[in-house]
Amino acid sequence: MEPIVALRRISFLKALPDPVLKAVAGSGAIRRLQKGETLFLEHERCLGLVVILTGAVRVYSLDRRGREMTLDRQEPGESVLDLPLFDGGNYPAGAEAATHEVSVLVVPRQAFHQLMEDHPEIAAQALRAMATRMRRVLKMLEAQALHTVQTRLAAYLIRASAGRSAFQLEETNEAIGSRIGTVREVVSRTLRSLREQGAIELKGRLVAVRDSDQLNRMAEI
Amino acid sequence: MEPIVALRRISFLKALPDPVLKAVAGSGAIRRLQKGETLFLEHERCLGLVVILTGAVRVYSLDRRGREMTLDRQEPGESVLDLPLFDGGNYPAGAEAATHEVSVLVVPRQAFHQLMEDHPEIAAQALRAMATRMRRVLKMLEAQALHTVQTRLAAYLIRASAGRSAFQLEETNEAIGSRIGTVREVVSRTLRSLREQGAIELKGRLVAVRDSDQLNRMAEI
DNA sequence: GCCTGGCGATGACTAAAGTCACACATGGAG
DNA sequence: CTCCATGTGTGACTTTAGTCATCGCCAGGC
Repeated sequence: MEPIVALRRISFLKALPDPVLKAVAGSGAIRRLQKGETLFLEHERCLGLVVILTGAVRVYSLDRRGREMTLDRQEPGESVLDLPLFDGGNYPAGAEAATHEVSVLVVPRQAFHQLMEDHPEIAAQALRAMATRMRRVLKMLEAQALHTVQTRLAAYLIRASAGRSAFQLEETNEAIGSRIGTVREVVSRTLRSLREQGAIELKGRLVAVRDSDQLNRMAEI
Repeated sequence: MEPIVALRRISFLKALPDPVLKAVAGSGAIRRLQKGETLFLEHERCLGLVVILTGAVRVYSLDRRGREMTLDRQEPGESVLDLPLFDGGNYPAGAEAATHEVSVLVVPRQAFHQLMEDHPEIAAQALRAMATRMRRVLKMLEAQALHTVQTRLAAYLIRASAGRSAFQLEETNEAIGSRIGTVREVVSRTLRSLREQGAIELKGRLVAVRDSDQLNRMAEI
């Protein structure tokens, strides 16, 4: 994706006129990463505005003992963990390339802050985006604190299905576990249990929703 | 606390001139609640800007089976779950009076949005506040997903101690459990276990930090 | 064609947390 | 003073989740 196209998809920048976006793109540098390569670590100083051009980036929280949880995943046209841009702190989590051939546009902090000063309407848009993201994180917290693995996995499957009645699991069990706060073995077992209860059918990585009411009930939606 | 004083303590309003704040206070209504009374429920339409004048309010997430988790607690001079003001959605969680004699100032949505239009600098300040709150919620999520009850309780005690070497537990075990995502029995047992491991001393509700290094290590800070 | 590494499945076991039941303390309200 | 509501402590047990160890499959690289 071209830098200018990516910038036009950022919710809090899309309203800006093209020449301005062009200037922003020009003030940024492009960085390429291989799969698994670190974009930044927790506690590091904010790089600036990071926008995905190609590939995907995974934001994760790392535990002392090595377990980790995936907090978010960004695709082309999305910005990566931009919260430190707005409160001046360091990164609250790490990020790494989730696919091969990741490229990101990095607009330095200075340039971004200048942009915000010149265009105060950015703040209102960014606020809206941040509020929406906060809703997602609150839901994750609620699920983690109050729901079982089965419930969280059912909710994951519903999201992954995107309304289709059958679909491929795009992530490995390891990755799914990291998203819903458990480990690969438990994902494997819980998928089987969902099948045994008649909520889904499984053929390798292909999931067919057999009883979507039941799945919804399990997900506590 | 007087409405005007409370408003002056809201991070994204404090920069506004006094006459403006006075007008805002005038456009709001005061609502009083008894302990346990509901201020609003999840999914309800946003009341407007809610600012605590006296007492405290607890924001909580409720599970189908009745278990709940405390997400946040606001004291006088703080606003309550103001995120729907910024993205136009409904409440993502409920809130209730956490003490006797709670009074809040409710500034209608309309009036608040007018205020934001008239004073665009509010958005940037609110954005900063929201980013900071997001950090807290991310930490809670990380703790819930990756840390044990012992670790979360140790972290709770460190926060509650506020640097003092001995302090009273202000909340019941039930309330502590709700904050760290567990139940009262487990809080009770885990407190005992912390004592047995020599990290703290316990005399009723009085906690003395005996080995703060150990407590810090337990809290994974 | 055959290694090899990554991934999935699964049994066996352990650990952590939640539930249930009940006893005990304490501090108002009447 | 007594009663009752509220809160704490704890044993016994169940459930849920995590860990460890294997095994088998399959696709890509040599």
